[in-house]
Amino acid sequence: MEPKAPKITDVARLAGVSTATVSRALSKPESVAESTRNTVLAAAEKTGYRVNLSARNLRRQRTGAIVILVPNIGNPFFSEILAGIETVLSESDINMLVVDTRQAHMKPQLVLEYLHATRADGIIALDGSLPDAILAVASSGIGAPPIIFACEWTPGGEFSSVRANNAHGGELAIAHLAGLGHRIIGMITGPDDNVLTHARSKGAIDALTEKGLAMAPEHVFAGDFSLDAGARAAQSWLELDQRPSAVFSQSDQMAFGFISELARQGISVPGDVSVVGFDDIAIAQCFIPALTTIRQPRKKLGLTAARVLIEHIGASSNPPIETTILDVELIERDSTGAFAG
Amino acid sequence: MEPKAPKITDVARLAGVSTATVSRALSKPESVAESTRNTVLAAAEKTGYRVNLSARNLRRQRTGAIVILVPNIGNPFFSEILAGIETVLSESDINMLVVDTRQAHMKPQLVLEYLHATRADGIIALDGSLPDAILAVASSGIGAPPIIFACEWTPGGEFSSVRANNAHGGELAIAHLAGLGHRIIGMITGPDDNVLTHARSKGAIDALTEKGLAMAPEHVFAGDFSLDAGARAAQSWLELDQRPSAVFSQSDQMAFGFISELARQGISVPGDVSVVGFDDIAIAQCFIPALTTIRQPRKKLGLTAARVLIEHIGASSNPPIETTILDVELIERDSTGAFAG
DNA sequence: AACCTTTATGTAATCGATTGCAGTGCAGCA
DNA sequence: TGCTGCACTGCAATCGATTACATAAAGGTT
Repeated sequence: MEPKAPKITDVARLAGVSTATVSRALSKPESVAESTRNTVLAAAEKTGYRVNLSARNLRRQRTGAIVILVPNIGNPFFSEILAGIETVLSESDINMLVVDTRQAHMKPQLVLEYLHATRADGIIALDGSLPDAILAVASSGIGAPPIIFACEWTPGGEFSSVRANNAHGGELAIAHLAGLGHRIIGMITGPDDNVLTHARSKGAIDALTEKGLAMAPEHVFAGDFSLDAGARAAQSWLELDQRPSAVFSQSDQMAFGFISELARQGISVPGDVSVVGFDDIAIAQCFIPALTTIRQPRKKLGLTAARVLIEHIGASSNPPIETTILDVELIERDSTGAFAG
Repeated sequence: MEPKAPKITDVARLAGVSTATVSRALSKPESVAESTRNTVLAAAEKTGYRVNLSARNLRRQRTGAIVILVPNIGNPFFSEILAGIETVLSESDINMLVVDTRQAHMKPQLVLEYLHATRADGIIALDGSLPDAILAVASSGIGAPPIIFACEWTPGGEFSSVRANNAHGGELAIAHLAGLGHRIIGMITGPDDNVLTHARSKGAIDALTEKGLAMAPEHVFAGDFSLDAGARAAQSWLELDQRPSAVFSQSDQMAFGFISELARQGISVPGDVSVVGFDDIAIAQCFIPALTTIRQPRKKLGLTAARVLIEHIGASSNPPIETTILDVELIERDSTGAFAG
């Protein structure tokens, strides 16, 4: 009447062998005689047996899961990275435990829970700005599960990371605009304390310097990667006496907000101002005008991070810190045009 | 030398009590004398003890996780729903295990793994088109964990679900367009076998009928909710002799693809054709033109689904099938205008 | 034939926390 | 004083699978 979940002893009884043999037949098939194996598999099939993961994990001293720390799950930018991670994990029978760190910045205790080995065998952090207290614990000692940063990273460089060549992206953006004849170029940045902001800004400034150009402080609009920040930058741009004829936006979202707000005020892109984005999210090619942008290999970021982490988990000793940098590329579309005097 | 993770016996020894008392002090504090409790908590703090979840789950016969079946993690539409789910779960110390079902449609076996009670205490499916074989198992019997559909649902109605009032959304879209004077109205649909497609189409057709209008078969463009599908619909629209002066796109993404492709061909929105979308994703208000659309409460969908599921998990008996329908609303922006003759 | 390998399987300890049951001590009450 | 009841706490079984070690059988060697 009560259809309880069959356990390994049920299979063993039906197959007429010991539980040890059943366990082996299922996880190390080659260590068991073929005839026995067939009997066991048939019995397992017949009973509908599934291994109890809590029991297995307890015995094996692992959790079978890795946690992904995402700054904001609602942000579509991260979803493609998650997809990449998932692709790799689904082949390794490791589960993906997604945690949003937004409220966590309020409550470091809560995130700390997730960093302990009892929760996960490893961690992928998409959030470079985790509180120091958390990082200290994460990096402390042998018991802690391996952690790897994807996309963002920590300034100190104490952790392995997989990231895009952000500085080069900044260079490409500027080189493109300068190549079109623009001399006064503005920039919409990410948050002040963000490593991506720094890297992209540095690349941009370096490229300008190399061409003998500079960027006036009032042409740098402080943003935070969001649509709103782009719209705010547009307001600032409108109020300038000397307006840049081109703007490098450090995220596509901000570029959309920027262009959209300008359009509302009758300013056209690329007619009145050229705009380069960063990320190449899906909608970029359907925006009007289609957005010229720096493509980040987001899926590959996820794939690579997951692969590296799995390797680290497998390694017996403390693996070395490993930094992987992926190439970016400029995708030229319709939001940039030649400087028109 | 080897800093092994402290276990409950370590805490017990340090506090001078039994493991039973430690366990109780931590999980049912009121069942233990105050002085003892303090001693135990101090000892736990001192050793840095964290409960081993595999052991607890094994003993308690649960997994502490629920799985979310997402058709495509990379699709930003789902991310807000995930955010809603996460918000609720983070308060319940239940983990969120995200699984992409794309490759799963190839391999039902793989998804089946996740539906078993050994993996999760419950399931939220954002994918209404799971293979029947899977659903059969999921609904079969007492051992199976509760499952609830969010956003999409199954035609048979054998499962609880939380969804938006899609039919009403279709009605609102058509009413809006008809109110602007449009008489020949087209529609870009989702996949043929999708419940959302059916509901939205039905609402649209009903609203037309009520106004004495009809929709010609050649004005129905078969899509799949993607950007590309919208672009394809634009091609079809261009080839028509009699072109609809307004189009209801069953997703914002398709609306973007549609408008973008039309723009490329010199057709303007809303000048030459009005467009209403569905979803109100973030970018809709920044698109040019800003998109008139039907807003779905995506975050609330996630919140509600998670709450209902948690309730079901808590319930001892088989809970009744429960359908929650959330309101949608029309957000009027710039992609629709009065019929101009 | 005696002995050593190799292969296949079983026995039983183990992972770490939870919890039913039993015991202890103390207060209240007749 | 003796008894009952209550509040705490401890003992030990238990969750289900894995695996080190022991055992047994079969094959090979001299």
